[in-house]
Amino acid sequence: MERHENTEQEILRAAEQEFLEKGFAGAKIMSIAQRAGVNHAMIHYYFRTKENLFNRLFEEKIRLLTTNLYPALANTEQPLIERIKNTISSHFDFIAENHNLPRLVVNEIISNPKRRKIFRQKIQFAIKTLKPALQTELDQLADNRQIQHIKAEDLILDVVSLNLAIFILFPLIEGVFADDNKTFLEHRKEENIKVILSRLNYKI
Amino acid sequence: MERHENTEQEILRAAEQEFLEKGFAGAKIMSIAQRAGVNHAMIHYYFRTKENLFNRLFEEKIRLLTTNLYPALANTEQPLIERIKNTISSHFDFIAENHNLPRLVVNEIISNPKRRKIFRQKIQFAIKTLKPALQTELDQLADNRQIQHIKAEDLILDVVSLNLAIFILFPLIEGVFADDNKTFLEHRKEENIKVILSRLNYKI
DNA sequence: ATTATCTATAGATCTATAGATAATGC
DNA sequence: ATTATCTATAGATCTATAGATAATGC
Repeated sequence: MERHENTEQEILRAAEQEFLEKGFAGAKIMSIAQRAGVNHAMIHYYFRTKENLFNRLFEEKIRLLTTNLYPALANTEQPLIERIKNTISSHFDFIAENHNLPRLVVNEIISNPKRRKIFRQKIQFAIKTLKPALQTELDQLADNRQIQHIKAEDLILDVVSLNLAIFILFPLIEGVFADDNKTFLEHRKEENIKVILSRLNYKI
Repeated sequence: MERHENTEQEILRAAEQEFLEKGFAGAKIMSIAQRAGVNHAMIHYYFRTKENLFNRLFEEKIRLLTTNLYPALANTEQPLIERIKNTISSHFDFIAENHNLPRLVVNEIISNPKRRKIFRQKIQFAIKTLKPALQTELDQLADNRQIQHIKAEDLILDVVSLNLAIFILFPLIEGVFADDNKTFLEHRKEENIKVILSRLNYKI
């Protein structure tokens, strides 16, 4: 009988890998057990069901996703343009560190109406917290002819779209546009910032 | 014994729906048979295996995806900016009509190395056909100070990212930003065009 | 005679649990 | 005594096929 210091943590770590790679349906209890180096019965002992284990991890990840956009934007000591730059950059870096997460979230939310409902409420809340102050600032700059007028939600969607898509596309285009992946992604991060600043019509 | 005029076509139609909704692993032979209104043994009779059936449909879809970007761009009678506008618009409309396709392609290509290799070759070929002429035109306009300098591959990725992401995000944000989905998507299409033209620094 | 459809079932794969066994803490 | 681990197995779900049966075309 093999004894681990922390079987529960090992299972969580292994399950996170497995679910991110293969999604809920594709992930197998046996495979998670193997990755964790424990008997598969242990997974049921600690988490009862596959769904329990998944939800535990999924909710934590959703929390990260929905709270990640504001911090860089909220630091009102810098001018808005600087904060937008930083937000794009840190959002890009966050997705880079969790490059399988967007695909997992989209897939599982589509195939599970309960998860979809919860997620949409969180998004709705995040937008409601973010939008009014941002829109006020954007309108102010637009009135001063410093930027072009834009709706806050369009700006948010433009940023999220550009940052998200490159990582969703990455497995399909890896090696097509550049030999070195790291250089390629760094370049794309700069390009995304450039695109957004151009949209705002801000002259660098 | 129920007799259909075209069992094979019914199966293909039903399988396309099922695979697009649930992916390869999530799709079930029994469920496809039910949608098609045929006995499940018929699916094996006509296509032998689930994988055969899937590949048949998948390859056709990939062909559509990789050939969809150029036609609007190739019509050299119009000025480049007009053609770029039209390309963004028709690319957007194509994804709108096949809104589940990008997710399916990404998922299946990630989980299947053989498909990944084939797909990457097709992308590589499509880019090679598209890029040189486009880059020449872009450089020309940039030299005339009509647009800002940009690499052809960055322009392509910007367009594809913006158009793709909104449909991948759609199930997550449906109803969050607007009540009417059709109006919302029309608005986003215009926004995407505006973003790209701003990036090119083209004054409308 | 050939082609299409149906029934029944084999066999693989997975999740989950019962019950036995070993380790740990008091 | 309680907690953790393992073995064995039930039971559900799926793909695939063999073999019987019905319809169609010559």
